[in-house]
Amino acid sequence: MQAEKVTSLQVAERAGVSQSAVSRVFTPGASASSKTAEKVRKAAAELGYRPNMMARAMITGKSRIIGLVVAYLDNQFYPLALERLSNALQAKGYHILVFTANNARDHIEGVIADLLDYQVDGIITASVGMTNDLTARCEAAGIPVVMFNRSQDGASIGSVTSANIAGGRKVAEFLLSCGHQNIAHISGWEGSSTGRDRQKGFVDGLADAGKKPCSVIDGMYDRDTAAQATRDMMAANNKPDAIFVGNDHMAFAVVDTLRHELGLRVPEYVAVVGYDDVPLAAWPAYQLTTVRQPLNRMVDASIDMLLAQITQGEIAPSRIEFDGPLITRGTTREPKGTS
Amino acid sequence: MQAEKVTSLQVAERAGVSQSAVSRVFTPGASASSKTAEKVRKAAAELGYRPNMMARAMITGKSRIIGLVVAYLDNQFYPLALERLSNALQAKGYHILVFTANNARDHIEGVIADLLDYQVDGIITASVGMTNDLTARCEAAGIPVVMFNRSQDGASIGSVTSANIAGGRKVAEFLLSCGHQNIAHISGWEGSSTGRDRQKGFVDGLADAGKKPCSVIDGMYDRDTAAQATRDMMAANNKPDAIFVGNDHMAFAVVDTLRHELGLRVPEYVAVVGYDDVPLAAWPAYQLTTVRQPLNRMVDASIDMLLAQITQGEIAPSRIEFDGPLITRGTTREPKGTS
DNA sequence: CAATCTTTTGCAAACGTATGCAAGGGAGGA
DNA sequence: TCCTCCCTTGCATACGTTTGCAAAAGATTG
Repeated sequence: MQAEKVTSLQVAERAGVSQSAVSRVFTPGASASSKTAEKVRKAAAELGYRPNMMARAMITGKSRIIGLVVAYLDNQFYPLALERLSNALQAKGYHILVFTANNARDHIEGVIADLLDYQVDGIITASVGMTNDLTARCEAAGIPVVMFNRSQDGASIGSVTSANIAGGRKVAEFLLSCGHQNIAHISGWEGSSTGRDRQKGFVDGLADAGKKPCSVIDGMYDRDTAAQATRDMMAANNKPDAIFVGNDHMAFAVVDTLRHELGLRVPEYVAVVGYDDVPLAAWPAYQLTTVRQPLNRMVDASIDMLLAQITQGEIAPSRIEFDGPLITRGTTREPKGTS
Repeated sequence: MQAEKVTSLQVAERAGVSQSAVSRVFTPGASASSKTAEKVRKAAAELGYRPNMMARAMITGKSRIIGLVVAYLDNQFYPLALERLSNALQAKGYHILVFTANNARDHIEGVIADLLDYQVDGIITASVGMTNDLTARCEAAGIPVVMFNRSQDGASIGSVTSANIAGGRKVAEFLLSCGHQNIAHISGWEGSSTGRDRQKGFVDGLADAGKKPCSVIDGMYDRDTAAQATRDMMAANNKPDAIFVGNDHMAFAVVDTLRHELGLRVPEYVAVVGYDDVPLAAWPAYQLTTVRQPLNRMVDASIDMLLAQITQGEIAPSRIEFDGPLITRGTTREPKGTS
């Protein structure tokens, strides 16, 4: 608790130069002779000086902080995204300030307000919807926003997702090729673009074959809700022989419920397909067939887009989609042709 | 990109008061008459003013930012801790700045340096070891540190853990009571206090019954390492009939390997016990017997300790341990007496 | 060596807020 | 009515940096 702050002024005195000189030595683009640079670095090292980011942020207007708004971290996809985002940003000299938003609409409102206070250079939202009102506020404040794994219909806001419609369609085609007749869907939250798109692609895919899902229930991205949906579906008259689930997190609950609660064999009695391909999907206990979201590429694209807007003031936020392959594993049967 | 910053000065002009008045209205403890407060709030609302945290941080020296250093997020325990920490801190007006540290020693060094630049009010380290040198640097900078789920031997540094030694002992006693004869241990990383303590309690517990673990391998908190350890153990001459694994994350890999790769029944042929009780442990696919770490209480205690140090300058960082119960589930047999 | 150009350096003014100090104002008591 | 006390308010300064500007110092050329 003793040696409180050491300022650039103290370093300057010790090095026998002006405070500006010290500043310039620690500012990448500034001009300073190697002679003074050395003197300054020496003095700084002796005093243990490090530039104060807050003061720097205030004057430059750039905090090198990215606000990350995230709702739930129990879906393994998001912690991994967070980790990757943080690593990549850290490598570029940025850091992540976390804002947890428990998904109530007005709560998000408050979170964004908080966010603006911190002078963040940019915002990444993960697993959370933005109202057009909010994006407008951020735009007014001049803060770039990128939505990760969500997109927004009419908004002029950057977003990075996988090709969810195409993905949903892939699942439909695959399940049909396996010979399934009654295919149900436990969707991602229908309030989310991701949930809607996957559902749309899936329904379209079935429609192309002249079929319709035998049942569609909103699983709300929640284990319990998905489990209950599973029970309801299997208690109905026309039970599905395959279920496409809106993400892996729910799919695990579906598989668990089928196998351990209802005593039904997967995939023999019911096939299950998820979405995301989180690591857990590949673990032997599940071996979940699922559509892979290319996490690394999504993360890189998000960062590139955000940083482009920040550094080059580029005001052309685009909507990027990455195609993801269907990974077939043990929760589905072999396609008909293959034997 | 238009309406850039709106400052307290502009609000002051519009409200017809001084800039100080505006500041005082937005500063909780300051004195302002309800009359001016109202005028100011009105003007602020019209202009969309919000106090600039950076400027505030610079003058007060308090950023209301807590640095969180975290290594890996693939063990479900840490994302959950992060979520809880963020929620609780957010409720108290603090926020979390994330620093990912890929556990190389010198890398941590750099991370802490980064951390100090940001004038964080406090630091929480999760799943990462601190050298005494580092804690000294933080102390010199006057920044309180709390280690979450780790402790440090000789250091005068706050830490919050579960009672790992007692927990390890509980596991030993329980497995003995089930009648196991050859008990092995795949430990948490032996470079971590948590790993060492659990191992120590476990070995002590066995020793009290005059026994020794039939094998001990460091699992490094890593799935692959733990899986390989499992293979090695089951290929050895005296195979274990029970394995205590240093955390749940590895225990899942152990169970997977036993069941799906080696085709051995759990718990009939080998029993498995984990540590943490992450949500996944309770899922039907695993039903893992494990020692619960009381996450919520650990989080609350960490925050209380850190905030006490921050606000009251309390320089008595303590070492808090919470007892955690053994949760018996399906990866272990019934104790002998119970039938 | 003088003249020109380039680089380095110090000065001082910001950035947006909090806060000590002294002055102003209203309420209450005698 | 006057004095005292306390609550408000404005002024001015400080926080630790960056950066435009102009002067100084090197570097380059003929």
